[in-house]
Amino acid sequence: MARKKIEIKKIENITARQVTFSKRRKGIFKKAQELSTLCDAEIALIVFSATGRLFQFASSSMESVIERHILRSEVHDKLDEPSTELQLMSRDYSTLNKLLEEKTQELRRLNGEELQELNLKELEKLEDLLKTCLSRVTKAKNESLLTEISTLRKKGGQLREENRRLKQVQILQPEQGQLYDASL
Amino acid sequence: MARKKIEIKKIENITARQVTFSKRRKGIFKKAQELSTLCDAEIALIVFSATGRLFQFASSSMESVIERHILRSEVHDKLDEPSTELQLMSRDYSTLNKLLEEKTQELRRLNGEELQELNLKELEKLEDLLKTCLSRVTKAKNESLLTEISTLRKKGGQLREENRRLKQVQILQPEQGQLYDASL
DNA sequence: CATCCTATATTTAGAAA
DNA sequence: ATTTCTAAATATAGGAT
Repeated sequence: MARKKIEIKKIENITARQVTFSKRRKGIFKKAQELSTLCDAEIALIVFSATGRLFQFASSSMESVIERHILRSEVHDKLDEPSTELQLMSRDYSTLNKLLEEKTQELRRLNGEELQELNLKELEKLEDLLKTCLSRVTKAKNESLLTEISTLRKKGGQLREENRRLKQVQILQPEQGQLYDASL
Repeated sequence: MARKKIEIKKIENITARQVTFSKRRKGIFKKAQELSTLCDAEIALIVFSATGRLFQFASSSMESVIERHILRSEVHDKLDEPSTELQLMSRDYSTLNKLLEEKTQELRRLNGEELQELNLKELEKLEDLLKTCLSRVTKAKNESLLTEISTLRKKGGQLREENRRLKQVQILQPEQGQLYDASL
């Protein structure tokens, strides 16, 4: 859009592509910010560069916008089935998310209030919810622990093999090269 | 950006806001498309109008982009100092909301994944969090219980007074309207 | 990489359809 | 609710730092 009109296709020159990415990225994020402000819209913008760097913008919280997106998709999926609720409830762990989510929203509504101001019944409900969550998580943790142990035992054997050939012990290897290690 | 320069703040005139939303929405989606093509970037753009309408764009699949975003967030979490959790734990009740919210968002991020797929460390964190929350809630509940009992005792005295003048005994009053009686 | 410069290409505010 | 028209505001390509 400037000295010359360009065709909208992948820019082959790597340097030029990088420069254009910087400029246009800045531009689009500004546009996102403006649109959300001017029109009171909720916006999430996620951009990964070709090299894997992440840039993001969210008018409120990214999670909130993505959540609405996901919820909307789910609604689309389930065209008018009355049994939808029940189906959801029958899913084991996904139910945990929902419960905790609901409770979180309730807590949000209480924003600013102290826990002491909840009434007894509310506290009992919260307590029960937490107990249920806890028992599920504990169960999962214990299972994970067992798996971990058995995995470690296997790896331990392999490592002892390797160590004979290596001077430096590297039982704890660095995390494998991250897909996007830029701004971490 | 045209006949007149406008200030970037919420447009109060509803009609004008709607028109601007249409125009700028179109503009930003075009920019997103161009950026992804020109620079080979992965982009997800989600827009909810003030009236709740959803508009979205994703260079590849929306899910894929969101997934990458999610992965990145998790990596961020793991960079937290080990003491952060402990510090958080030492705060008072008002922190409970925040903690639960954060944890819920983590769970949300795991949307679709099974709890079993969390790694051991994550499960332990989650477990600890839940335990702390639970103990706080239980404590608050017990205190509330004691208060309730002592209140009932006082009221009981008054009621016995009243009952002499009333035919119907009303010691057990209906629960007061719950703050959140909905879906629990 | 990000930014500066600046001549053009694009976007868009306001009014109206 | 989106689109047209058009003047004016912005964004940005190419080149340089």
